Amino acid sequence: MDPLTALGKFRNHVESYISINDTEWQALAPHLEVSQLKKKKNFAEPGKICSHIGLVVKGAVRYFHIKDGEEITGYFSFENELLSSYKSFLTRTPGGNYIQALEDTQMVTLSYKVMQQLYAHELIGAKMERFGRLIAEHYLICYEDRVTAFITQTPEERYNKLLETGGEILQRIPQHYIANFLGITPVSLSRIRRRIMKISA
Amino acid sequence: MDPLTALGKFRNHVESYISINDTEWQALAPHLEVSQLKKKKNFAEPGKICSHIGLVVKGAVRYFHIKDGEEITGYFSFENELLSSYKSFLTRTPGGNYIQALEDTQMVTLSYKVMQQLYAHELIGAKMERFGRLIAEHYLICYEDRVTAFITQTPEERYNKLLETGGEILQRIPQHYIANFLGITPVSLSRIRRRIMKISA
DNA sequence: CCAAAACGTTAACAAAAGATAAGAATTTAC
DNA sequence: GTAAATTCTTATCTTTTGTTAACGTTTTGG
Repeated sequence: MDPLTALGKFRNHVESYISINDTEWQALAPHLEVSQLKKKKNFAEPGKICSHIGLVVKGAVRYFHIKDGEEITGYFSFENELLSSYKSFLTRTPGGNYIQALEDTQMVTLSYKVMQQLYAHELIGAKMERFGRLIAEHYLICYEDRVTAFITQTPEERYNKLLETGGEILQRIPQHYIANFLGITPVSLSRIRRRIMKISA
Repeated sequence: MDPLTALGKFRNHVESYISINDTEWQALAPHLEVSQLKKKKNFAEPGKICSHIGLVVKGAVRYFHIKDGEEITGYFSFENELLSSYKSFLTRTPGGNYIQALEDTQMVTLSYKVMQQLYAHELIGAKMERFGRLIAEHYLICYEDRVTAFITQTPEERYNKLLETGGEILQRIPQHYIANFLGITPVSLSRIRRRIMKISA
């Protein structure tokens, strides 16, 4: 995708939260970087500070931890979704997980430093603050829902819910990653699938 | 606690995120309400929109869902912590959980409407936006950590972690609520405790 | 002060999940 | 195009958790 189209996607994403005019966009756009991440390459790594936040404009990435030598996948970002090791990015502390491209991925990114400059920017600072707030609130709600699911639902119920609403995850993500995402092992998910098959058959 | 002291606690809380001067405080303070919530009374209920966000200045509250007639406790707020059914408050949609006072509780609260007015306020709007962003980011990180714990740790590991860092929860919360909070049943937590006792003994 | 409710532990059993390994099908990489 | 790696399923066995119920202790509420 050509960089201008990529930037256009970023603008669309911003405008899904706040309205900005062309003048404001002109103030913002020069601070954005369009970059590529080849499949299997890392956007973030444990022990390193995640210096950028970004929007996936093409491709997909996977978030995972390593525990006892095993990868445990916790999340994904697809087209038109944000990517960042949020805690590391916001607190300027080393992160605990990898973010890795599942496919060749194109992103529009912003460094922490630039983000702070934008917050302090005379023309668009206020709008950026609002955008930052709305983004954080959006992901806060996503996480709240996810914690609620862990507290109130069994793994089988979480999988059934994913079958209803999962969309892209079910289409594009290998099953053993989905298992981790649900908080169980791949073997366990395979058994859950068989149980469901038998019931609906 | 007298209302002025309660308001002072709110100001301190705001100032742990942003700095405000007396003029700005004068613009903010009149919009705040100080209120009481008797033990076992609800601050929020499922099916109702959570119209207020607040700071606990004294006491404690418990968040819980009801599933199959059983209460499942998901969270707590203590002194100097926010309380709100965040998703319901932010999206203006009916919530899914109760928020109930564990003890007689005093709060400083703000309605959604007032919150939006403050964001649009000429003098302090920008600071409130920033405050709102930082709050959301703070709780986003809390939830991110909690999801990570569900994905990467066993219930026993989560309990051991809580023993190290839990603080107030361990002192003030009945064990069967803690069990729900960890994502397990009270019976299971009791067994985990016995296992740990045997090892450390 | 007393009865009722709440709380934590334990036991017994059933259900589910984790660990490990094997095997088949598919995909990837050179 | 072929060997290697990945993916999913299945089986076996172990461990953990859920469920239900009982019991003693503590707390709560009139």
